[in-house]
Amino acid sequence: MLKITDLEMNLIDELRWRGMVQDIMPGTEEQLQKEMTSAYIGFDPTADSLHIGSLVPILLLVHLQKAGHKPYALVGGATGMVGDPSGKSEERNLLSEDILKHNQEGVKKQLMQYLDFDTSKLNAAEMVNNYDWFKDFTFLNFIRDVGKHITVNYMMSKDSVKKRLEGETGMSFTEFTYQLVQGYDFYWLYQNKNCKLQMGGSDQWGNIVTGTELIRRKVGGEAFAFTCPLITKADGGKFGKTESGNVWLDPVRTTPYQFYQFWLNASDADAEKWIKIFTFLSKDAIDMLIHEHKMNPAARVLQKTLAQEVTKFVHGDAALTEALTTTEKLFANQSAPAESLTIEDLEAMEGVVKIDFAKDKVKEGIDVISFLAETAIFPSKGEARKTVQGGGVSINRKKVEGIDLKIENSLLLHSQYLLIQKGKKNYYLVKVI
RNA sequence: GGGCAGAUGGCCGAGUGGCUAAAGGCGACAGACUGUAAAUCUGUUCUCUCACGAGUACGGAGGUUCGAAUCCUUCUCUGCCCA
Repeated sequence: MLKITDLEMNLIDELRWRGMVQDIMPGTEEQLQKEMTSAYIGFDPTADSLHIGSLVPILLLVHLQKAGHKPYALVGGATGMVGDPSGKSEERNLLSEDILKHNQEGVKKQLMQYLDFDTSKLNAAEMVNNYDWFKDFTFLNFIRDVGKHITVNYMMSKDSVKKRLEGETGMSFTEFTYQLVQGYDFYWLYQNKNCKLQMGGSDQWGNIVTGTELIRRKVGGEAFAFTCPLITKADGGKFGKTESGNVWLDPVRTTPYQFYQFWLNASDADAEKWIKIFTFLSKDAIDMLIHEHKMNPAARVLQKTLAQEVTKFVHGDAALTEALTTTEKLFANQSAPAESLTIEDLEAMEGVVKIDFAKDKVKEGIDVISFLAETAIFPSKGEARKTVQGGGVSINRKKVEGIDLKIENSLLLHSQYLLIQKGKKNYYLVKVI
């Protein structure tokens, strides 16, 4: 494993070479040089777990803290009730209060893991919830105290608003108001926590600037901002999606093995960009890895290092080791017959989807299609049949040649297991009991 | 309040009475190639079914017709214009 950078770099320079600075407000760098600065990023509780899209803002806060500044993680209990129109082409559905509350707790718990909340430190991280200052703020007071300072003309010139006004879906007053709500967050933190900087994804730029504007007009204060580019894939696809959906930070939703696999499967172009953003490796270390990778791309050092570093950061050493072990078992000797895997090997495959199946059915023999459907590896017999006919299923590393195959005792590994592959990369371990 | 335009499969978008489970594109999944990349090529892509087939579907409801995504009525929603 490579050493973490110990270079004492200025935060913005550090983030710049990593490709993590998109827009920056004049004076931000000077402010960060001048004194310990409090900065915040908001996380909307749209689900009870964060996914890897939120990893970038988390990393921004971590970098900030490493550079000696004080991070605030804001959970959007209030903003989550409104819905951010940024980057959305359509009106969002409102979440119920119960769900929001539940989600806030989940998100909070996860954020706790990544930042240093040790209160004995001067720059200890803090968690705030904007619901706390919005819950007793009446509508009338809001439009008098906040709305009065910002013109509609100003609000309409924002990209997120403009796009929707030009588009054909329109926009509700609720979402239109969002930037004021978020803007007020910044103002509140500025006034109460001396928070002078807001960061976020580049889609947040408009909202953030409304905040600095509000601070300027209401109290003549100066606040700063910078944003990080949104993560993209070289092929234009959505970042953070796999066949099975979102990649979550919650190990129950996305196991560390699956998490590791996600990063390992990055394309060359993406790996080069992502390793700068998602790991703390130094510039020298990364340059070396990139060079090494170009010499011998087949070794995929970039992907491997990236996957290891991020998995370690998110799930810890133990989980990384398990992910590596499982990966090794499944992919290292792909040509080796499945019979060469020991019972221990099979049992130790943490993170692979494990399924129990009734012994009797195998004893009597069951056709593959029913088997694949009943184990829920495929949602229906129709799907199973289509994929099998297309050559997309292997059992014990042998391609299933036709739909007339019978699953029976003779196929079992160690008279108990079946290793099923859907496609090349999706493994399922079926245990007969 | 008045006028106009529109609503089609995950998305975009064609289709204006039977040949339409609905062209084409994108996305997604799978195969070949490879490095568990990328690019490319091939197949699949409403649901259920071993299959023959069955069911559901072109914003909602009703109607015309042997037969409707396509025609009529009405409702809902969206956009644009006028007040």
